[in-house]
Amino acid sequence: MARKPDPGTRDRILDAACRLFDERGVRAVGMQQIIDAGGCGKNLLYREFPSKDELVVAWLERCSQGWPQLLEEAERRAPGDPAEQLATVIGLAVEGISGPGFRGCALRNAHAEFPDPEHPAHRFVVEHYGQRRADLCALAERAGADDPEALADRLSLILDGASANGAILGPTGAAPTATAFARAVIASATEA
Amino acid sequence: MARKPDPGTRDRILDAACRLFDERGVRAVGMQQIIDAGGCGKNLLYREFPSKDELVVAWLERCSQGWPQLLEEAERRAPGDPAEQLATVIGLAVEGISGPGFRGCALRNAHAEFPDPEHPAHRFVVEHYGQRRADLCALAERAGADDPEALADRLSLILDGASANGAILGPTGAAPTATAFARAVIASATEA
DNA sequence: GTCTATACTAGGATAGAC
DNA sequence: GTCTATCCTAGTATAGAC
Repeated sequence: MARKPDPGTRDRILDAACRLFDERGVRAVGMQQIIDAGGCGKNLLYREFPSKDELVVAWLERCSQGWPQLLEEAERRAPGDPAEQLATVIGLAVEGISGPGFRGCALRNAHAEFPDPEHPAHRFVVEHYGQRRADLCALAERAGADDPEALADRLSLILDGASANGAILGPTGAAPTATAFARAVIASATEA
Repeated sequence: MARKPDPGTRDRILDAACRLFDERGVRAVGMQQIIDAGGCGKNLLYREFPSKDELVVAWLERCSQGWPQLLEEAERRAPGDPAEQLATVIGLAVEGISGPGFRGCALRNAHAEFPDPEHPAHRFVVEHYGQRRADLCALAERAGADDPEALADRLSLILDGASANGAILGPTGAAPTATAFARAVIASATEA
C-alpha cells in the first residue's frame, strides 16, 4: 500500500535549514548539509524547494514573522497604551539579543550576503524593513507623537543599532542600554 | 635583466580585493577574480597573502582606518570642542551612508559572513568595535558628559543603527535622521 | 506512490607546483 | 602565468527500499 506524503516534510526541512542558516550564514551552508541535518532525501528537498534561493526566502519569511509576533505581544502586555507598546517592543527585541550566540538580525545578515538588489532574498529584506517602519510609524501616531515618522525613525535606529552592536559586542556592549534609551526617546516625543 | 619587485604590488592587489569584497561580499569573491581584476599572477598574490583569510583581514584593517580618520577630521573641524567633535563624527559617518550603493559597515558585514568566533576576521571586527567604544567613551568624558559610558553607548546605537538601516532602506530610511538625533542626545547628556 | 540514497554533471573554490 | 590536485557547490537523474 502506498504511503501517504508526510505533511510535515516541508517544515522539517525548513527547521533544519533555518538552524544552519542562523548559525553559519547562507553561503556557508550547502544543500547537502541541510539534507544530512534534516533527515530527508535530496529529491524531496528539491520537490519542496526547487532552488536554494527559494529555501532562503522561506527561511527569511519565517524569521520575519518574529516582528508581528513582537507587536502582538506588546499589545497583549500594554493594551490601549501605544506608547508603552513601543517601549515593550524594543524591550522584547533587546531581550532576544542578550543570548551569547546572538548573530544579529538574520534579515540584515542575509541582506549583507546578497548584495544584488534583484536577488529575491535582498528584495524580501528591503520589503520587510519597509513594513516594519510603517508599523512603527502607525504605533507612534497612535501614541500621540508630535512627529510620528521622526519617532519611528529614532526607534528604528535604536533597534537596528542594538541588533548590530549586540551581534558584535554582545551583552557587554551597547545593546542592553537600548531599552532605557528607547523609553527616554518615547517619553520625550510624546509629552504634551 | 631581472625586474625589480614592484613595491606597490601589495597595495594593488589589496585595492582590487577591497573593491570586490566591498561590492559583493567576501564569500562571493574568488581568488581568481581578484587576480583577474588586479592584474597580477597567482603566485604573486599568494606570496603577498598566503591565504584568503589573511587577505580578508588586510581588507578589514584598511576599512577600520576610516574610524581614526573620522576622529581626526572631527578634531580638525572642531578643535577643543569634544561635544561638537562627537556630533561631527556621527555627521561624517552618516554622510558616507547616503550614497545609493551603500552596503553597510564592511566590518559588520564581514562579521556576519564569519560567525566562527575564532576566525581572524571575526576577531578583528570584535576588537575594532571594542576600540571604537573606548574612543567614544574618552571623547564623551572630555565633553563633560555626566555618564560618558552611557553617552558612548547611545551614540554607538545610533551609529550602528544608521549603518544597518541605511544599508537596507537607503537615504529614504532612518539613517539621515541620525545626525540630528545624535546632536540632541549629546546636548541632553552634556548640559550642566 | 513516497521516500532515501547514490551517481553524475558542470563549474568554481583554495591552494600549491612549476 | 599555467597547470594541477583536491574539494565543494547547485542541481538532475536514477536505483531501489518500503
